[in-house]
Amino acid sequence: MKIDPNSPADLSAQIASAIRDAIVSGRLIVDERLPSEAELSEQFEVSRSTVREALKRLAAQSLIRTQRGAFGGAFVNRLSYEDAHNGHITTSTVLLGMNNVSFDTACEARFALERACAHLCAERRTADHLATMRAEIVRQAQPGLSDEAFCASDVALHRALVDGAGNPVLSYQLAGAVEAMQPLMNMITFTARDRAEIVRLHGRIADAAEARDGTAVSDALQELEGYTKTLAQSVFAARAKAQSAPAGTAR
Amino acid sequence: MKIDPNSPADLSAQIASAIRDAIVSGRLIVDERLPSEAELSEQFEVSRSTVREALKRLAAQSLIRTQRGAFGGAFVNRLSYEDAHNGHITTSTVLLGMNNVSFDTACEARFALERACAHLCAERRTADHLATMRAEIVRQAQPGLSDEAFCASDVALHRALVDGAGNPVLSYQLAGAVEAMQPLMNMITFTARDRAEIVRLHGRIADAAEARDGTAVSDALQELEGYTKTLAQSVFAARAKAQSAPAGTAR
DNA sequence: AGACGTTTAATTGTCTGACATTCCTTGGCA
DNA sequence: TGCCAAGGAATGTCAGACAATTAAACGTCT
Repeated sequence: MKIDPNSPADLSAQIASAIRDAIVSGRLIVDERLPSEAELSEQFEVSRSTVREALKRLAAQSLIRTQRGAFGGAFVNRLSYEDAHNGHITTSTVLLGMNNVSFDTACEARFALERACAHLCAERRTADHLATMRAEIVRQAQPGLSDEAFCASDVALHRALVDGAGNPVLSYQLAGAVEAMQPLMNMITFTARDRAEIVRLHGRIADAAEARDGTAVSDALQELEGYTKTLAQSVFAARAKAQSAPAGTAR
Repeated sequence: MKIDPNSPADLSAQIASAIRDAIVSGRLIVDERLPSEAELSEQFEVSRSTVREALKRLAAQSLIRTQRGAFGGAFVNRLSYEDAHNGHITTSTVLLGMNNVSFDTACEARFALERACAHLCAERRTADHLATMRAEIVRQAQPGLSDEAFCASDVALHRALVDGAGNPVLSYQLAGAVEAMQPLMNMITFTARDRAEIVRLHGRIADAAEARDGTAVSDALQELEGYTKTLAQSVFAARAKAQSAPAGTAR
């Protein structure tokens, strides 16, 4: 592993890149201990601070973990589904927030992905998954629920649907998409009438999952997508109208 | 933004976390300049090195970029689809490589996700997307192609299919899944007979996309998934047999 | 006045050396 | 044997210095 001191790129970035390649390609295996910071600084012929900055970059990606004390050091980290999942949510959230992604585009992507596991979920869901979905539906029908709590429950329900497919790789990919949509959903105020319709469609999803009818799950999701889009449209339209109305009508 | 010097967590991790929260929640907006390292070290009451380690963590996630010189500093970075995409591929690749994910599980997830954009692609694909797919199919039929090049072309074709859905959020999510599968696919040696069958199925996908028949695209993907799985199974079985055979037969 | 080079100041990148903190190992002692 | 203290190795943090870079401000010449 070599670096180029004359490259315009930061030395710490180059070092991080070199070590990252070694991890991704499998030359460094899980739980293997990297050389100590002092040894690395000798190998790369840089100071210890530079090595440390490189290691922090890798730690930020959960590729290594560090341990203090004797026989401590930096170890190649086994990337857990949970870590990958959390990173994915952060990235997706920032991506949606920063790139003026329209509600429709995000919504379309989210439901397209979710339908991808409709059939698998219908086939493999356990009683547990179904119970979770039913419980969230009951919660969503309670009148006093705040919009945030309603959205959180919505996420939990869809999460159960995704997990029901019994494929952790799929769960990792999808849960990121579903949860990253939450900030956008939180921007919508749900009237009692809206909630009743959503709960009804959630009920259809649960019924279809119970009956192990994948196509019905998919169809219900499709309808939910349509309803969510029109709902968002009307909320945004109403908000735009309030904006242009005389001052004093705004809160 | 405050940190706790008595927490067991590293100060640099706490600082990175605080700034990350500010970015994700929108309190820091795109292209906004963070205080200089010297100012941050005053605000948080830590040394400049500690601040730098925190900033490197954020840079590793493409959340900030730094610029040297007068009026330089750290700026909130607009996360591009490309950056997000590359990070996603790295994470997915490591995740699959480190967690003993079976070929079947990864394959199932990949095709389930890809089918999610079958209908959208059929509806929206441009002549360009179709041309890319056809070109890759021609390439795949060439006899001299190495296994690596064959797999790369495979990725390019599926990438075109995904992009054909015309939803950048979907592309970001899916391309990660498709490309992360490549190392697993690369482990398979494709015989001429296998390739012919794959090329045939790719042709069916392209035909269906050309006819704007989403269901046909989905069906062809389903068949491709089945074939890929049985192919992998036979390759792995043959390899296991070679393993247990007397030494000398292995390369 | 305008074009063009020079200086200057601000900022990140790197290095050095020191000390604090953590934690496993080792060895002594009851 | 069991417990406790010392040692040592590693990361975490700090302070201060210098190098490299860059854009703005300034001067000078035409």
